[in-house]
Amino acid sequence: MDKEEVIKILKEISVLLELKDENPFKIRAYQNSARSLEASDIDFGRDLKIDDLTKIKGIGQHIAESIKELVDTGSLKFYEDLKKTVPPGLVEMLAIPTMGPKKIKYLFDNLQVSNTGELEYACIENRLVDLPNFGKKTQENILKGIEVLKKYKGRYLFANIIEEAEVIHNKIQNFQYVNRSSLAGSVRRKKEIVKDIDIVASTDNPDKVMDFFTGLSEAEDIIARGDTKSSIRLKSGINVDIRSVDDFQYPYALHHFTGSKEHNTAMRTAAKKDSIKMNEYGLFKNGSLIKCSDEAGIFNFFSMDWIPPELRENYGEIEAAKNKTLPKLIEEKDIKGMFHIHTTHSDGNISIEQTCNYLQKMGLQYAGISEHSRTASYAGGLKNDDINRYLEEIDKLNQKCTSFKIFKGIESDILLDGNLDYSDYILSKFDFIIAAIHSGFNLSKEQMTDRIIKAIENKFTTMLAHPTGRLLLARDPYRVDIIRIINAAAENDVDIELNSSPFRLDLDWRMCKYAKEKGVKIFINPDAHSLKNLDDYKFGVNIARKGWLEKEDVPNTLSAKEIEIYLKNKKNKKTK
DNA sequence: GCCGTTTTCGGCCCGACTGTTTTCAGTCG
Repeated sequence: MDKEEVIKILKEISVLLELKDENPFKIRAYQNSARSLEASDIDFGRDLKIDDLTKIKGIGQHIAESIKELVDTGSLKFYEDLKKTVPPGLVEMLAIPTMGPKKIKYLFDNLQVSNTGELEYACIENRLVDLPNFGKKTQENILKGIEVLKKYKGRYLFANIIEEAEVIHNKIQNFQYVNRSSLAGSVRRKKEIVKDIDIVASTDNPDKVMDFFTGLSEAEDIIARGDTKSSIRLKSGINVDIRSVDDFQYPYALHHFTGSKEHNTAMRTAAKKDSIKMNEYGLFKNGSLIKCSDEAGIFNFFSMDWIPPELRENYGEIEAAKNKTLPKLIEEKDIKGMFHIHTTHSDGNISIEQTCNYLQKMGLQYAGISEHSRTASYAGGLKNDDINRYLEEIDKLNQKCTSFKIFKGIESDILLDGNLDYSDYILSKFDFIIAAIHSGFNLSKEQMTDRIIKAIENKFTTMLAHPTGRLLLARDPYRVDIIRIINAAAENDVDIELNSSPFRLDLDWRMCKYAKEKGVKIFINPDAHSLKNLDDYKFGVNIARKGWLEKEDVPNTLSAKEIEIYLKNKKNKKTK
């Protein structure tokens, strides 16, 4: 058994123990051990020693033995026995917002509610209202939570499916009877959430391609098997659809199945004005095909520049392509450094030095470290007394290494009244300040907007973090007037982050274009808590591209020297 | 269950928020 699986099981044990209302410190011990293991570089190869495991802080004798048992035998008796005592439906219920282990256990013990369906029914029957510590409001909130869960079912985070999508597409691409092929649909458009994976392939032998596709080892289930169109379901639950066409039809089919529906409709409407019929099989004038050898040929026929798939959302791209005013979209290689990184000073699991080494290896020039602030005590936020030690470490590292620059930052919580949670004196010590909401999500839209604008007006604020607080497929954005926020950012020379965590991708791409028009700069930030998170900037770049952003709109495409001046100027201008 | 030590026990992060209460329980981050 490999390290990832062991970590997963340790986490699962902690969840099961929670549902059994075990000693909270024992539960935390399992959580901590999983986390320590994630952070450590211990080799699970051959000859894993218990002594090596117990050297890791957070792993003691007992858990070390459990890990050893898992690695050596592939299973753990304690875990297997534990699983038998907790119905799987209880674990599933943890996904419902407002439902935690205590409520789940109480309802199981007293109402024999053992899964989400039974819970929903019990709520509808009003069986929760009279239980101690429950009531009308609690019951309503549970029902609402179940609704949210249902709403998001069958939708997947781009980041969670892209690797699998590419693996399957590569197999298709390399299949001997396939000429040209591509991922299409929302995956090709780099949408943050997708419902399925679309593939378009050209072939002289569709039958062979359909057989090959439905016979893929990744196929958990065959949903449909037709002459030119088939569909399979993967283990993750997501469907993959394939469409095969003749090679001369490939450009039209690729365009058609890339979409979006809105983009296609607008394209067809424009075509119809010129008496052209447009569908997945071609462009037709008076019934005869207008030949295009690739997608660019189609756009060219309409005197348009080729539109990158990310822009095909009918957000003005067709007009811009006609006017030759499409943006030159930002690319991954344009990124020169990263901000919004957490390290072991707060809740990250990497040291500042590790982070910088990693980024330097990626070819980047600088890092902006930003720990949580004192209000975020759950995340080990820095108390006033911690700050000098943190800043001194960065100074030392900067002295030691002159080829890589570290900027000193803090992710300062925006309090309920809109103030940041440090004094001006402390805030002035940093190179940059990221203002962020981490609590008090339930204000009215006006209160929340006013609160954030007050933080934007703070002379020390450099940029606003994750402006809507959404967690994709899990938590709706808080109520906030994002237009007013962007306007306030423009007026106060405050930048906005595009948080690149695949769970956030916040600022939303639909708003990036507006921010750009207002002259607001957008930082592409990983919000990293581990080395792996640092790679998430790629998802941010995808979304920035969807939001029409160019290199010039993103400050962290500047060189180390340039960004140093950029930050200094901003600070001096605002705090003078 | 882990850790550290005044070493075989005692402490382990906690504040905001909601909804339930009338001082507290549970969730969230």
